[in-house]
Amino acid sequence: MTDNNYTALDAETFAGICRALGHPARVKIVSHLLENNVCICGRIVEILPLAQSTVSQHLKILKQSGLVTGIVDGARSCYCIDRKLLKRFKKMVEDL
Amino acid sequence: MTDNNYTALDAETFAGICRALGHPARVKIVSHLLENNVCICGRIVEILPLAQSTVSQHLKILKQSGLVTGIVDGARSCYCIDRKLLKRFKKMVEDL
DNA sequence: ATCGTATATCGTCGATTAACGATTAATATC
DNA sequence: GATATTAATCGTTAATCGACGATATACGAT
Repeated sequence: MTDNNYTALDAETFAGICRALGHPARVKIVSHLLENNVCICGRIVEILPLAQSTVSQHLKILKQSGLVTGIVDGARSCYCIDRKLLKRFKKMVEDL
Repeated sequence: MTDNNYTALDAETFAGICRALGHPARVKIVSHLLENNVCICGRIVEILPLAQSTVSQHLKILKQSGLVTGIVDGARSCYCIDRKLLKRFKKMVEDL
């Protein structure tokens, strides 16, 4: 069995990613992360017209879906896209 | 300005389609519709382990997203995918 | 006109979501 | 060590979701 990076996502994971993308704010976060590769929470708060706590919540949902990963960088939190999972997700949408 | 069928979806529409796909039952409905081109409500009820009213609700959500269209055929309701919108959605995911 | 079938809608219930402000925890800086 | 900065978590509230059974509507057949 070869590891081709394209193992089909199970329905739950797929629906989970869709649900995570099912909010305009989260779509914007993902777009921004893709454009800038990485981004700290505070910068995202600046961009969106939402309270810091709300943004933090959206980031949590995105992390739970697996699409976004976050690492702590001092007092900051640095987020970025899991490109491998995104690739699998794209493939799954393509194959719909 | 040429009509290339690939006009970008606005964030709301995109998030709306994602939200519609954000439930396993609705993913299954969409997959089934894609495989069979068209399908009446009753057949979908047979396939899913859900009450008829629940399935009808899921179909309503899919219709509201625009991804699925339904026409009345006598006493039946016949559903199918809006392939043009699906194409635009796929393109938008691809371009993520 | 009545009866059966197919589907949509209504009403309800518990669970989840989205938003916020307030608080807490962790790290820098002075 | 005190104090700011950054971000996560808590608690609350209103709204929405997901499921169901019951009911209503619409059509086809008798």
